[in-house]
Amino acid sequence: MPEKPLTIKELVEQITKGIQSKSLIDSNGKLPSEKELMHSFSVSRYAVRQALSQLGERGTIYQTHGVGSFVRQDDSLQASKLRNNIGLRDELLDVQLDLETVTASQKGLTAAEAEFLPTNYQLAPETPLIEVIRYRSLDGKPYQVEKSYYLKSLIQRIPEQELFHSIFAYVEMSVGTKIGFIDKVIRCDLLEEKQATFFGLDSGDPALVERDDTYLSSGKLLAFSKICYDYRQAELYLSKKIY
Amino acid sequence: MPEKPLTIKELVEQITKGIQSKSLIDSNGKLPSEKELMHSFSVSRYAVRQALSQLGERGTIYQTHGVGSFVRQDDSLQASKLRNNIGLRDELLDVQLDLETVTASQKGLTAAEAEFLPTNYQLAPETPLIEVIRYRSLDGKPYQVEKSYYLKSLIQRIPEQELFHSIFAYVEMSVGTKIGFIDKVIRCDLLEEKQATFFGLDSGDPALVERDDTYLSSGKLLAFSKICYDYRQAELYLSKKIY
DNA sequence: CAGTGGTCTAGACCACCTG
DNA sequence: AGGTGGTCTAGACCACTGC
Repeated sequence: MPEKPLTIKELVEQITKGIQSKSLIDSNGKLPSEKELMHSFSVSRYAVRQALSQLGERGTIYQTHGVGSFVRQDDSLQASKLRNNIGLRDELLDVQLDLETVTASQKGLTAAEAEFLPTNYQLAPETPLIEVIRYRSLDGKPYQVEKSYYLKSLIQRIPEQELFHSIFAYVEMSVGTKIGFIDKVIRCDLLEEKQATFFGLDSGDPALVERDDTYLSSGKLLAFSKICYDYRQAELYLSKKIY
Repeated sequence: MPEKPLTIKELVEQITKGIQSKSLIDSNGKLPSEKELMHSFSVSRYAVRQALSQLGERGTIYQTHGVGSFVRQDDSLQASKLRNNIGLRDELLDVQLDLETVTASQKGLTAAEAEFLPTNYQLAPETPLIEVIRYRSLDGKPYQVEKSYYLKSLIQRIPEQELFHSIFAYVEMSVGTKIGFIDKVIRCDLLEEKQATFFGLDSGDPALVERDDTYLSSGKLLAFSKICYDYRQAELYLSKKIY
């Protein structure tokens, strides 16, 4: 009885599991060759290469021409880091985080009343938005303050309980479209009063600030946000492949 | 007489040029379909998709299923930003930067004497390194202080004049291997005396700090560095595709 | 419905590294 | 020389979007 072939997404999951359980790698962190992966998962080389390419973009593995595919990073060192604060889907599952929303509130307003606007996108002043403010702790310690604006044209209201979970996951389900890409601008700034007291710091102390613009895969802007981190705890980690 | 077909890399360049000159896009920023690109560049669909995929990773374009490929971002807004401080190859050419090295020095030492070590890599204490310190200005204003350690096993010495240009480009040429990926850790810290005076700030003021570990495409560690930015000027921009 | 991008197959040849 | 990943071809069918 022929099995239904794995999709590329499932293949990525399978390989990731095999890496985590070390069942797929040898003692040097070497993965099987593409040919072997084709046969053991019963997929085409195209599927294998797409999957390995995605794992490469994530920084999970790298491939060396004429040699093979290798796993990167010692998990022991990575475990304590915020590997990629995307906050959605599989990537967050790699590292178990205890990111808890302590306080959350929402209200409606227009773009003209927003504290900031998208970095790279023209928005009419009368555009209706939902403003969400969340105070969040990591492992019980105050960690970030997030202010986000969602386009009301895409999401009319956010159920209260969802404010304490992944809003993106809720929106993806609700509008039936996946998130396609996120533009990030990272800078360093001075803390304001409110955030400072939450972190137990003084206003004027440094803060790591991240501005995100989140787009659906259709190219439509979904939300834009500003996340302010306790600079003593926050480290943004990313891996970049060079072509 | 048949032309030699374009490589994927050349195709990426051609499409990028066509986008910049606006000769390849319509008034809505829409690119030709993959089929049309195949014919106009005389390449296979595979090559077209690889090229568009790389442009997608860079955040230059996005593709929407059933609709088409579109260019992202208004150049006008991007021009003033540090789009991606990779410091090598084509990406830096997108944005014209006047990043000038003001002071540079190098000396040899061992890993045990280094101020910091790679984030994600075990290095024997006796490993010989070259330490490079550079003070750099952007458009004439003090902008960053960089301290880098290069593995002496890969690069014996760096000619003085190269210190004022792209060291990575020199190393790539010298060892004949390309850079494969860079791990980055970004955080916010307090300025030390030396950097502070260069920026015209006080010690204890905030600083945006970037730790880079640079690997060759063979997976070998090439260098690790710490870049300290004037927080009033620096913004790190990145675009992240979600799968 | 037609046209788009997304997935997939089954090959082929090339470029690179190691023994 | 043999095995690896990198490039490439020429198809096929599916899934999605828009009219």
